[in-house]
Amino acid sequence: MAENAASRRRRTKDAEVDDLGGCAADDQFVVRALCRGLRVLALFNVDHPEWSLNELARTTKLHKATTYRMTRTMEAEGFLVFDPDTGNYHLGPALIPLSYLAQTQAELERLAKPFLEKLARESGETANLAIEVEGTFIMIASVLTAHTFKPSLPIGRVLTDLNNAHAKLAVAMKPPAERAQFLSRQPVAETKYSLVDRKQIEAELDRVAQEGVAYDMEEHGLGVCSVAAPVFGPNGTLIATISVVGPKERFGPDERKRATEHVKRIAVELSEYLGYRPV
Amino acid sequence: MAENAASRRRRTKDAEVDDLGGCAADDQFVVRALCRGLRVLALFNVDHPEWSLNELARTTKLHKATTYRMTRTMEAEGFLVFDPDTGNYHLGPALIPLSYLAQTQAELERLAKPFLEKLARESGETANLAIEVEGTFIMIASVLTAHTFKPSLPIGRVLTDLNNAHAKLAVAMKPPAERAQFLSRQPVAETKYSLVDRKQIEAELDRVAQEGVAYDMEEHGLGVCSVAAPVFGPNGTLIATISVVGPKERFGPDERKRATEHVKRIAVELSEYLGYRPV
DNA sequence: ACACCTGTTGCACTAAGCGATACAGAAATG
DNA sequence: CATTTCTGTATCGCTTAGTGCAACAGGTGT
Repeated sequence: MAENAASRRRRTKDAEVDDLGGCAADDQFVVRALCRGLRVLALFNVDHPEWSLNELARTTKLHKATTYRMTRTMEAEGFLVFDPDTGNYHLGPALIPLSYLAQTQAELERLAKPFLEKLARESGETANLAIEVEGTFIMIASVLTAHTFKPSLPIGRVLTDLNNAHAKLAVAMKPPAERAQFLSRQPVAETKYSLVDRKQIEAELDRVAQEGVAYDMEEHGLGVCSVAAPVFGPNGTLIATISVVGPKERFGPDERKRATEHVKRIAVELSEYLGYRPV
Repeated sequence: MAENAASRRRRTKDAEVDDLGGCAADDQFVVRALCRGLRVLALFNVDHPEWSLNELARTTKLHKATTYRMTRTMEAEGFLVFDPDTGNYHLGPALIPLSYLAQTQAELERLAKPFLEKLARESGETANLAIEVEGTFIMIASVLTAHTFKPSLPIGRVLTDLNNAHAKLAVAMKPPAERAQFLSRQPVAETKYSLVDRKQIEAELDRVAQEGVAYDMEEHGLGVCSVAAPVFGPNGTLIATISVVGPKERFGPDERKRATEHVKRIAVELSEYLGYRPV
């Protein structure tokens, strides 16, 4: 099944809008009309959920008549809905099923995979991705490397305490009320390095929130260290955390600094790939 | 702003796929290429999250070469991603921002509004829509009618107990564990008709779950009755509940039966509009 | 009354998208 | 191991289908 398709270009991110009618993104194998229509559609987001015809035409630099046909087509297909009261277009029902799929764990994992691979490759350590679901943190993807010392955290592993970089990071970024809720749980001392003092933990979370990076220095398991950075969604909410895990032997000050830079950079790249636009 | 656009067709649901290449859904103002592309895109959903080129071509009855160009275009625009390992296409990152928007309260409200209006018109009573958020039920849309007796439940009103049709319905459809969690809350007797006996409540919920309709016979407020029916999303999960509210004078056996039929029918229509496909 | 917004059409030109056909590599067939 | 049959990819004329222009219609504001 892989066939010669395996030789397919795995696009990085070149894609920069070329103003004039041309849509020849990278191949000549693009159908212009579809391309233009999709560009119109892609303008809709939480920050700008409704558009008038002229707005669309103006910002896409397409002819008004052309844009009109696009919107009518998308309307006919249920991708857009025209609101006669306001004269604006909104997303239509056809996008609901797609949105349910897009927000699936599996889809996030798929989209994130290449970035995890890159992270693992560049850092030389295991890369992980975790999401929060109802107050717990679940490892949903992991990419190992050549010198993986041990399988660290298995996929599907549920993290309920704060002895790991993923949970620390996510909890640190929450509003005070929710953070307090987490802190009300009894801390578990998994290793002798685990933080148990409430004050100490709070200080650590403050540091994490400020720096935007969380560390796990053998707090979850002896000899195991990690760094985690946040992945944001289109509306700026935290949708996942990614980390690099390694043995303490390869987590000295210098290596730790390098790992931190790697994780942070990839987290930003992934966030942007997923539609996050920093303010 | 409303202008002549106000005279725009408010489509009902005619849209039936016309097999042959033609995409002339209802106007001549459709761009065929875009239309076809969207139809390809719309095939992706939770039940069938990945498609191969030939699958797409086959089920859309488009030429393989055409489909190829479509997928390549959508890939270039980030709407699809080709996985070289499996040889299948998946949804791409461009859909993430859209999906975040599509799952907004505001968008649901927009899409549901016409249905609520229809429900209010046909039943002659006030129509409401509520969603659940973290264990409570919030009224997010309401359409009044000529003989609205009083403003019933205001928009934004939070319902925490089971003395209303929305909460009853939603709780009744939950798995036993979650239902039990709700039942552990102390019941509040808002009126003399409120159910307070645990056994009685359970029996009522069982009935609701079986019939797929919940009633509120003056349990929340004296003289106020209502019927609620469930709205399902693409993956079959409950995403909202809609209801009809009226004074007890207009809620005799016959009227109640008619109202029930109205609510149920509109609930089904809205569910299907939102992508729910009944098994 | 005007100018200036909207969204909506009709029409003629031509490039853009189409389908047939062919090809390469992988996998399943025997 | 040859055969068949999948898969995705590429080429190339034909003609249709999509485009841009320019005009139109109804609303708003001044």
